[in-house]
Amino acid sequence: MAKDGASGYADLYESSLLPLDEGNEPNVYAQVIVDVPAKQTNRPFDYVVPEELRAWIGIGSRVGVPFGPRTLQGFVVGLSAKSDMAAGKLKKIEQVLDLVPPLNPELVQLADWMSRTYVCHEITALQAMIPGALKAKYEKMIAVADRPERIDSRQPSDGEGQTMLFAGSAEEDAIVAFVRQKSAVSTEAMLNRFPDSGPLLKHMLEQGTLVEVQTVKDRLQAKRILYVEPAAEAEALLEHSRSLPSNAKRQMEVLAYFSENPEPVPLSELSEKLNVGAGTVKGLAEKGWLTVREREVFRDPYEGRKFDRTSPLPLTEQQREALDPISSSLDKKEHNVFLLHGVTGSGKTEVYLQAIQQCLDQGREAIVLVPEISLTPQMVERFKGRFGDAVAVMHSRLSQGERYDEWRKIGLKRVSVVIGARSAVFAPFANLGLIIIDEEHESSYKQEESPKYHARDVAIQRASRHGAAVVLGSATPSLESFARTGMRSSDGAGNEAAPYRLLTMADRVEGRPLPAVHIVDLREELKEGNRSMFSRGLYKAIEERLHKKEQTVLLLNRRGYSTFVMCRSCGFVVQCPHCDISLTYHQVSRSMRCHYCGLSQPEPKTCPSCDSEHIRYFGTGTQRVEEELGKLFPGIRVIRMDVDTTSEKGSHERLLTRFRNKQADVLLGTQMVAKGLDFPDVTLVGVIAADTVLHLPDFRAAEKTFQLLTQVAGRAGRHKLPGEVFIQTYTPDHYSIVTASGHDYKAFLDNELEMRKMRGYPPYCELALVTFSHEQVPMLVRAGESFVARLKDSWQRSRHKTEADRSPYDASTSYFEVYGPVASPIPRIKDRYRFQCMVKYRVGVDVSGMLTETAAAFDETVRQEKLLISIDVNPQVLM
DNA sequence: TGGACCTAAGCG
DNA sequence: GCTTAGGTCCAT
Repeated sequence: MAKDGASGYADLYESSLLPLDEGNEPNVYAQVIVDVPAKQTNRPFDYVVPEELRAWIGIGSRVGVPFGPRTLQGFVVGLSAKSDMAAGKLKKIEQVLDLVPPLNPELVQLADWMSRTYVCHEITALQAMIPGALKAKYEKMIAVADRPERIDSRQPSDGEGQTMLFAGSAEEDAIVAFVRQKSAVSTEAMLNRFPDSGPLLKHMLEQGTLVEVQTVKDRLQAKRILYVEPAAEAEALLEHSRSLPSNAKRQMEVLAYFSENPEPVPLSELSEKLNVGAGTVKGLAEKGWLTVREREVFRDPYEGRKFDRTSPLPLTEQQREALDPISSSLDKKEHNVFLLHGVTGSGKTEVYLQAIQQCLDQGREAIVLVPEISLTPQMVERFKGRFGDAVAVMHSRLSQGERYDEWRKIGLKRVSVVIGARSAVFAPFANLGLIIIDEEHESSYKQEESPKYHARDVAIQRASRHGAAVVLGSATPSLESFARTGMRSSDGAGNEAAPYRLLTMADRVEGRPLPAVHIVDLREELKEGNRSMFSRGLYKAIEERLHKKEQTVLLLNRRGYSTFVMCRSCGFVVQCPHCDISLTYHQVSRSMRCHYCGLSQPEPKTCPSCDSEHIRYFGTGTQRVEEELGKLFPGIRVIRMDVDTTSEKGSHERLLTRFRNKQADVLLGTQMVAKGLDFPDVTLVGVIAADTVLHLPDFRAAEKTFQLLTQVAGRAGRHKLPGEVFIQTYTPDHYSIVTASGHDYKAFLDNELEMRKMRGYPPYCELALVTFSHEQVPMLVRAGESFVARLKDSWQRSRHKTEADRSPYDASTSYFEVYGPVASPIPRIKDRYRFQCMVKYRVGVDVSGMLTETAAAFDETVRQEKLLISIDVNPQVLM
C-alpha cells in the first residue's frame, strides 16, 4: 500500500468498502483473522462474502464466521476476487457485527506491523484496537436442524416408545414453527414462550430435530431511548384534540404541546415536562397521532457539564518558536517527530492546543495521549473548552458503555480530537494530522500485557503512514527520545540521522522562577536526634504554609516502601507461598495480599517462624504519614490520595476538587500527585523519601528518580506565589537528586548517558527480554540455555548476510549480546519458576523475526511440557 | 476385541 | 482455542 501523503488514507478508507481488483470482478472472498490467539491460527482464512452482505463488509469489518464446529468473531483483513482455496471448501461469512467497519485498512496494517514488531498474534493486536465492549461474546442459540426431513418422533424407531412420554406433539410442531420463524432463539426466550418445555427441548435436541448453534454477540449495545414525535401537522393534531372526550385532559395537553413543538422529544423528558404517564402517550400513539421510536444515543460522561469556551492565548516568544516548526510541518503535511522539551510550567499545553487548531483547520484529526493519572477534569476542561464537542475523551475510569460511545463518535465522524490514555493511539481516524504525546517519558505508555506495545512507537508508525506530525512533550524526556534528537550523536547514542527534532522551552511563562529546592540529608537529621519522618526544615515550612493559608503537596513514593509485615524479633517477612515476593498489608481489610496472584490471607497475630508477638506491618504508608501529620499539626486538614482512597469511580476528581477549593491544607499521595496538577495556592512541595526508587534493580532507576523529583517540584509556585521544595533523602549526593534540585536536565543527561554507555544500556543499544516459566527449574535451565544458544547461532548466520552491505569500519554493526538465562528478579509467580535472558542489540536492528523463529523451535516443548515463553521487545520493566 | 484415554492435526 | 480423528494401551 503506497503512502502518498495525507489524503491517502481517507481515500483508501472510502474505497475499502469493496474495492475492485483485477478486471472489475467483485471481491467475493474475504481474508479473515479469527479470534483464536494460537500459533496455528495466526494467519488469514478465506471466506465467501455472501451477496447480501457485500455492501456491508470492508477491510476492518468485524464478522462472525464458522470455524470448525463453532462460530467465531473475526476481522476482515483483506478482500479479493480470487481465492487459492477450492471454491467448494470455502464457508460463508455468517454475520457482520457493525454497520460501519470498526477498524480501517490503515489500522489493519498497523496490527500486522505490531504483531511482527512486538511478537504477538495478529488477533491480539487487532483486539487491542477496539474497546472492551466489542470483544466477542458467544451465545448458544437453538435452531431447527438443517436437513431435508426431520425424524418423526411420533413413530419411535428404537424399541421402547420412550418418545411417547411427550404426548404433546402439537407442542413440538409449535416449537419448530416458532424457532424456524425466528431462525434462532436463545434458551431463555424459548422458555419464556413455552414455559414448561424444558424436558421436551432436551429431547428434541437429542433427537436432532433442533440443534445448538453459536452466534457472536456484542457485550454491549448502543444505548437506545424512546423518542416521541407528532405523526401529523399541528392543525391536524388540534383537530384530533377536539375529537377527544372532555375528560381526556392529559391527552389534550400532549397534543397541544406537539402542535407547538413538533420536534421529537425523549419520552422521559416529555412525561416529566407535562407530568403525563407513558400510558397517555401510548394511547395517542395507538390512535396513530404520535409516533414513538427508539433512537440510539451516546452515553456522555460529561453530560450536562458546561465548558467555558476559551480562545487561543497570545504565545510567548519561546512558545512561538516551538510552534513554528510544528506548524510548518503540518502545512506541508509532512511526517515529522518533534521532541518538545519544556520545563514544568512553560506552557506546553497551549502549544498543543494551537497545533491541534491548525490541524483541525486543515480538515484533519488529532490524537492527544496523556498518562492515565494526569487525565484529570482540569485537563479535559482545557481541551473541551477550546474544541467543544469535537473532543472525545477516553480513559479507564469511564464505564465500558461510556468508553464505547466515545469511541463510536470517532467512527461516526462526530469528533475530530481524541484525548486519552495509551490505547487512544488506536482511535480509528482516517485522516490523522497530528499526534501529541504528553509526558512522553511516562512508563505507562508501554503496555505490559500482550501486545506489549509502546504507544510512542505505535504513534510514530501511524503518523508516518498519514503524513502526520508527532509531538512528544516532556519536562524530562526519556533518554531514548532525547538521544534521537541527535544531540549526542557524536558518541554514538541514537541514530546519526537524528529522526526527532528538538524544540526547547527553557523558561516558565511570565518569567515565573522555578521553585527553590532544598535537599535534606536524613542521616544528619537522625544524627541530631530527629527520628520523625519530617525533617526540621520541612516541618517549619509546612507550619509556615498553615499560617499563611497556602497549600502543600507531599509526595510519598510508595514503591519499595510498600507495607510488608515483618517480625521484629527474627526478621521474618510474610511471603506469598506461590510467588516469591512479600505479601502486601491492606489496612482496610486487615489482610495480607499477593500483588501477583491475588492470594489473600489474614494478618498473622504471631510470627509464623519464631512465635514472637512482635510482628507488625512496616513501611511508611500514606496512612502513617497522615497520622503523623495529625499529631504534629493538630487540626491540619489532609487529603490522602492513594490506591485506597481513589479506587471508587470519580473519587480521584472529587479529592482534587476539594483540594482546589482549599478545603484542605495538604495533599498527600503517591506518584499520582506528581503529575500535571496545577493549583495556584500550592507553594510548598515535600518529598518524604526521594531514594525509594533509586535503589530498585532497574537500569532506569536514576532516570525515574530524576523525572519524579522534577515533576513533583514543578507543582510548586506555578502562579503568582513563589514555590519552595524540600527533598528528603539518605543519598543527597546522588546525581539524580542533585541535578533535579537544580532543575538541570542537561547535567542529569550527561551523567546518565555516561553511565548507560559504560554499562551498555539504552539509548546505546536496544533490549529485548525473554522470560521462560515452568513448574520445574531444571526444565527452565535446559530450555533457557538451548534458547540462548539457538539465538546466538541465528544471529551469527544472519550477520553474514547483512555485513556485506555495511561499512566494515562500523564496529557496532555486529553488536549483539545475549545474557542469561538467569532467575528473574521475581523468581516464582503462581507456583511457576521464572528465568529470563536479555538481548542487547544495536539501535534500529530488527530482532523480532529472529526471536519469533527461535521461539518457534520450542513449540513442541511449549505444548508438551507446558513451558511458557514470553517476549518483550524494549521492555520498561525488567522483571 | 471393545472402550477409555491420549495426542497431534486441522480449522477456510 | 477447541474439536475430532486416529492411534495406543489395557481390561475383558
